Amino acid sequence: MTVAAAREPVAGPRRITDRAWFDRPALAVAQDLLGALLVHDSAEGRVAGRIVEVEAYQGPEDLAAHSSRGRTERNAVMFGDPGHLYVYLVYGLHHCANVVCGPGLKPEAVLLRAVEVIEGLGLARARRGAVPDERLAAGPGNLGAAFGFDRGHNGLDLVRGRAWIAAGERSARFERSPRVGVAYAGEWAAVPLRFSIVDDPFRSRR
DNA sequence: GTCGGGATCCTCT
DNA sequence: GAGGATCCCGACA
Repeated sequence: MTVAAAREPVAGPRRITDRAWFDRPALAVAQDLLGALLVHDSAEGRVAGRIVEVEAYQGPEDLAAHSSRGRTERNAVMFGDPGHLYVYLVYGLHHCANVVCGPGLKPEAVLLRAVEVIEGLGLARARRGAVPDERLAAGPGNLGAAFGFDRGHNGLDLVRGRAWIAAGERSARFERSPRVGVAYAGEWAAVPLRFSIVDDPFRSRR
């Protein structure tokens, strides 16, 4: 896929309707999400884009994962069926969106960290204010704002709901690095579970 | 009921 | 590079 083709408006993207696609370990889902399309249809319109950066959170043993401290009211969605959206508020300001995966009911998830917005640019710009397009959805908080996600979207079904994933052409060139902001997680903080497309200008900073 | 801290981001120095 | 914004969650008393 050329860069020019990647920036064409989304014309009939094929939604992932097979829940088994999500019913896999976060490690596998995270890599397949790179290059895939994230779409959110709201009353205001559609925003869609190509996923360029994610982080995998691996079930209850991963001390960086919310599920590591057991099921709570906040993280209950992580313990439910794969293929749902887990949205939570961080630092009292930003909404982070995760794709709940499996296998089975294993509470794993993939944090969506950066997207290249390719449809609904006007709406995304209106939600984000005056920032360069490269930063519209760079970073999980910015991504949540650009796509209009808030806690009302927590638990949304990606297979049947108004937000969904369309499989894209998986990038052959991606890199792994440690996750951001999880220094409290001991040895898990150093595990390279962050995946991003090499040299993509739409990735988050750092 | 109280309190500490957080899967962030932006501005200012 | 440092610090502030802002509020929900969860632990603990």
